[in-house]
Amino acid sequence: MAPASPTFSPLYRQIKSLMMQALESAEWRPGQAIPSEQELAARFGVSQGTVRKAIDEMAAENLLVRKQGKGTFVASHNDPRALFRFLRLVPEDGDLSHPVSLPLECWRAKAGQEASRVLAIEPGEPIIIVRRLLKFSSKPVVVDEIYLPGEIFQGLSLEVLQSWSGSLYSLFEARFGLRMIRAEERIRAVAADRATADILKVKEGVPLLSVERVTYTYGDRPVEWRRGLYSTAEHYYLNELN
Amino acid sequence: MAPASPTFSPLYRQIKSLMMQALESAEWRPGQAIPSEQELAARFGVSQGTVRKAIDEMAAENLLVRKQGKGTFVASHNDPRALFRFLRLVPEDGDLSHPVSLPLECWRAKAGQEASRVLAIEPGEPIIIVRRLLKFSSKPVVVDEIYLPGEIFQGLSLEVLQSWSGSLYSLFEARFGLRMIRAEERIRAVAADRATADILKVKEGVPLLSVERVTYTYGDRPVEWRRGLYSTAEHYYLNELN
DNA sequence: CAGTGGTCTAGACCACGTA
DNA sequence: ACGTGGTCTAGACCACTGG
Repeated sequence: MAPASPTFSPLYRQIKSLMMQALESAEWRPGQAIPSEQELAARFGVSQGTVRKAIDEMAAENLLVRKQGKGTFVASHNDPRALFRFLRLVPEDGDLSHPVSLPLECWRAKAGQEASRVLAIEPGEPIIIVRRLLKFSSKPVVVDEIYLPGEIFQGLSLEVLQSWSGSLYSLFEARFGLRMIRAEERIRAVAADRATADILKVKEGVPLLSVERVTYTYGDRPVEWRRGLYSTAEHYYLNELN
Repeated sequence: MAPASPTFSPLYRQIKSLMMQALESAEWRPGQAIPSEQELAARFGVSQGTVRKAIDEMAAENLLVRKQGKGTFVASHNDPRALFRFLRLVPEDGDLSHPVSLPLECWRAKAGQEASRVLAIEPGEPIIIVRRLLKFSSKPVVVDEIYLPGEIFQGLSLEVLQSWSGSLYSLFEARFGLRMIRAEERIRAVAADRATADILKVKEGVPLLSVERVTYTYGDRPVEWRRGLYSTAEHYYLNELN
C-alpha cells in the first residue's frame, strides 16, 4: 500500500511560506502595503479565501497588520503599537510617558564561548557590545548590555546610536534591514554590583531583576543577546498569561 | 438619515458569546466534548463556517481544544498540556520532572483593603489564605501565599489540599467548578526575609523574584490573588515574547 | 465504515477609508 | 464611486479517529 504522507502541508501554508520569502527577501518592506488579497490570489493561483488564511496566520504572528479599507501592511517597529511589544517594564504609578534610551558605550570585541553559542556564530567572530541606560521620567531604571553580531551590524557606533531618536529596534530595522520578530527572556533576581548600583542610583546589593533576552529575526535566526538589570523599586515587570 | 451603527458585531461573535454562556452556565463542562460544528450550526441557524470562526477564536483563547477526527473539547486544567500554562519557572539544567506542591497552612480571614480591591469584594468579607511550598526535584524553590474569596471556596481546607495530587487549578476546577482562564503577573526583585529564607534554604537577604498574580475566570472576574517568592539560584522565569 | 474537524472554492454582500 | 479587508453562505473534498 502507499505510505501515509508524513508531511501533509495544506495549500495555505505553502502560500504562507511563499509570502514569508517575500518578507525575508525584502520584496515587501516594513511599513509598506503588500498586494491586495485579490492580487495575491491571482498571483498564486488560489482562491482569495486561501490567501486570507495565510495572511490570518501571519497577522497573528505580528508579521503583518491588516487595516480594513486600506490594505495589509508589513509590521514595523516604527509603528507606535509595536513599541511596547518587547519592553514589559511598567511604572508603579500609571505614568504613560515614554522611556528614554541613553547609549553609554559601544565597542567591538570577539565572540567568547557564551556569545558565540547564543548568537550561533563562531567563537572569535567580531561582535559589537552596546551599553545603554533606560530612563523613565528622567529616573534611571534599566542598564542594558547588548551583544550583536558584527557581521550584520557593520557601521554601528555610539554616534549612530545617539543620533537616533526612536527605539533600538526601529534603528536596526531602518539601518540594517533587520526585523526582530520574537524573543525569549530569562529572568532572575540578583544583587546590584557596585558599578550598576551607581548608575541606577541605588545602594550596592539591592535586589534587581536580571533579564536576559535572545531576539530572533526571520527563520528563527538569533541576532541579539542582551542582559538588562532592572530596578524594581518604582516599576514592575508585567506579564500577561493567556 | 439612519445613524451609523456604533456597535457592529458580526454574527460569529454573537455565536461566540452564546457559546461562552454555555461554558459559564456549565452546560459544557471541562474535559467534555461540545456538540459538533454541524449540530451547532443547526442549533444557531447559521452556516458551519460561521460556527467555525467562533470556535477558532475560542480555541485561540485556550477556552476550547480542537481534536481532528474526535471533536472539540472544553479546555481543562487536568489536561497535561495545560499544566505549565501558568508556571513559567524552569530549572537551569533541563530537568523535566514535575514540581511538587506542598501545602503548608490554610486559614480563614477577613479581606483587608488590598485583598478586597484586587479580588473585587467588600472589605471584611471572608477570604481564605493558603501558604504552600513548591519543590523541584525535592528542592524548595517557591513559597506561595494565595488569597481566595471565601464565598467561592467554601470547604477548602489543608486536608483537602494535601489529599489532592494534581495541580491547584485542577482542584479548583474539579471541586469548585472554577476555571482559570487568564492571569496577570507583576514581577519584582526583593530580598529574602528571615522566614522565607529558612523555608527556601537560602541566606537571609538573598535576592528573590516576587511574583504577584491575579487570576481571572469567565467574564474577567478575579478569583485568585497570590504572591510567590521564587529562588532563582538554579531556576529562571522564562517568558516568550511574540 | 461513519463521523469529526480541516481545507478549498466561488460568489454575494457589508464596513471602512480615500478621493 | 471605488478598492480594500471582513463576513457569510453552500457545497465539495481531504485527513484523522474509532468502532
